Amino acid sequence: MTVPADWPTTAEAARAEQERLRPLVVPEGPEPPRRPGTLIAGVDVAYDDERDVVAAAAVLLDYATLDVVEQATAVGRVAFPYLPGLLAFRELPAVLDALARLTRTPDLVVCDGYGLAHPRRLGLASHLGVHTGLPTLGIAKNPFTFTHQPPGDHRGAWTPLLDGPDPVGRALRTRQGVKPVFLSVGHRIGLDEATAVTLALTPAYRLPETTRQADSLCRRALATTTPAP
DNA sequence: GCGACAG
DNA sequence: ATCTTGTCGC
Repeated sequence: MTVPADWPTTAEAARAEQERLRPLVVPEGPEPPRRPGTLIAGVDVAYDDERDVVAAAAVLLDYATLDVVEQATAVGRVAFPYLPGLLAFRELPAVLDALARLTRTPDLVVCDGYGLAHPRRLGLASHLGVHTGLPTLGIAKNPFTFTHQPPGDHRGAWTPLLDGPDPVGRALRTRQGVKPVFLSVGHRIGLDEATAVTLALTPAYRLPETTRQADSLCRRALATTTPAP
């Protein structure tokens, strides 16, 4: 894994970079990418802060069957500390490397975290979208600093995720009686489409198959990694 | 000033 | 994210 030479080192530089990237995000998109053969990518990252090692995984799923059709990983050094609001600077170098190792281009990339739902409207999924030019979507497990009313108990029920008065995403119930997931648009996709995709990716579990597969893969990659000589 | 805070 | 065993329930 190679961290770009100009990658931000400080929180101040990272925030400045976000200001530069924000106008480039396209938080809406055309209709569903549901033609036969549509490929959905899932990405995730695991850490071993003791050894300063990071492992990223990118998996490609067939949107119709949810079968994994390709996998790739990337291992390297941690590029940035975890700071709420700056997660992208920690995860992106490894994620971009893993994605680049796929032989096919996904129609959509699903991230573990947020997109528009971000203090400065530029979460991990937004960054990834701008860097790759691909449609991206963020699906998080926690409401972060945002508020919401509990959605109805049935699968498919949702309520707005709010940053003060601003709707920034949705709390979506993917399994009846189970805590919702929190989604927001990244790049080149709209919220309704993001909701439909999320439901399509959760036929059996609360979390989408993309993140389940990517999570499993990056953990295996991290466990398998031997300290560099 | 202090605590909260995606992963 | 990560540290971590058993345990309640379908």
